Amino acid sequence: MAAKRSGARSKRGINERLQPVQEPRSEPPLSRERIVATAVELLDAQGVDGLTMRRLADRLGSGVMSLYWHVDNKEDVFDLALDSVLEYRGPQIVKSRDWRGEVVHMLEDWRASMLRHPWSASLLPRRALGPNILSRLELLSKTLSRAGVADADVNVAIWSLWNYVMGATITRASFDLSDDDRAAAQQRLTRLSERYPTIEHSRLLLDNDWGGTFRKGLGFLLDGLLQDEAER
Amino acid sequence: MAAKRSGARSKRGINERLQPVQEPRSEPPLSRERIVATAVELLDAQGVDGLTMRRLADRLGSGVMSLYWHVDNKEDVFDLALDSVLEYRGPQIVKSRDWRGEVVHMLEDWRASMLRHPWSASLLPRRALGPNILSRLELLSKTLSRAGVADADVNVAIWSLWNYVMGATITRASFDLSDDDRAAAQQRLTRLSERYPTIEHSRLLLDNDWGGTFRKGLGFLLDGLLQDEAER
DNA sequence: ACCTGAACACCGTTCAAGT
DNA sequence: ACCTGAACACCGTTCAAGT
Repeated sequence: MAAKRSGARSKRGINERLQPVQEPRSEPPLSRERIVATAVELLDAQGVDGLTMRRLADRLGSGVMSLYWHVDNKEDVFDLALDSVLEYRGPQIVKSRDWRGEVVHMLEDWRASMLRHPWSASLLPRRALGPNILSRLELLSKTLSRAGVADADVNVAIWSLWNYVMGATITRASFDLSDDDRAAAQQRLTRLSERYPTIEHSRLLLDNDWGGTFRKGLGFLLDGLLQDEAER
Repeated sequence: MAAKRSGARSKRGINERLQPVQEPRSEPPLSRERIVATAVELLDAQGVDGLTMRRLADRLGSGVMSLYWHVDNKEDVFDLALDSVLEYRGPQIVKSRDWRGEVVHMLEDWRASMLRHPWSASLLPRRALGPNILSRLELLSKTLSRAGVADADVNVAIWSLWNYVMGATITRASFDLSDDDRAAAQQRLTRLSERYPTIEHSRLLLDNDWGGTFRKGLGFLLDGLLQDEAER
């Protein structure tokens, strides 16, 4: 970790008049925050393969190697960008007793956060879990516990929900990136309709009510989790 | 696509005696099959980042650019390697009426196939769907249909199961790769136990009965799907 | 039909050096 | 404390050429 929050911005109001044309062009000093924010911009614009230390430095108006003062390496940039995008802004304490509604809300928010940055979903499973991710897990865990899910089952429930949300979001994000590919795939499928009659007929690959499918499937999963608890 | 199946191997028996020492050292000619098989070896050994056109050519004893005669580009190699690893060897026709058992078996086999090649799971969602993948989807779809799942619900069911299996397998594969990281993560978590008391207490990150967790979660999901069908 | 080496435009990161 | 350029050991792929 490096020092954060230089006080640079605080005197901006004073000398605004003295360097009116030049000042806005000169870059603020490098900082962890600026690097991470710019990395997110770059990832949003160009995808995972588009993030390059050189390009990142370019956008920041600095030399490449300057980044390494604030950041360990490229992996580190990924970890930081990912966690920064997963900050949870919802209520940190669950007051209502509608545990199911709370869980659905948390998971839909999670999915939405990741879809706002389509590179994030596929990155998440292989990166270290940052504080924002842990907070989400903590809140989910707490909600399930308070709802009366047995201690022995909480972990299974969390992992099941995690798996479902990750799978759904990763799938959604990657199918979304390539509309042409999807059309091409369905065409190929239609050409081979004798080999894959069922999925050709159900138009599996053309189904694009992603939100609805996500919600319904999550409903099934929660039905299963809830039913199990009710039975004992 | 390039030509396949050169007849090279058929005359091997005849001249085995004439070049006994040299022959086994000389490489067989390049072919799509050899390239794909070697790519899988390389991926198994070195992971996704370890697959390099140059390294692949090295292993094959050829020049780098020779690969490009048989294969479009690196993306193509990924697609082919992935699909080759997902061939389904189980029965192609479902005879038993235990649809739930069949579905569980197909999905556990799918998971096992991917875990045998840990790079495959994280690759699958963003790659084109090859014939072996489509076959698995077709069979799954057929089984759900025969089991009486309404046409309107089959796609939701398939995607839910797909999402769950992908999420579970990707998570498992990536957590497995970094045992040190997992220990470090739990340590960091313990240090921060006031901030994340619930997941620290449940030892979420240390739970490593992956198979059992997968099976239980899948059970919950199928409970949900089955219950819904029984109700209408 | 199949294979090749040179060359191009890139990468991430080390290192020794600047202020 | 913070930033830098040169250099190293890599990449994927184009191209013109060989057999």
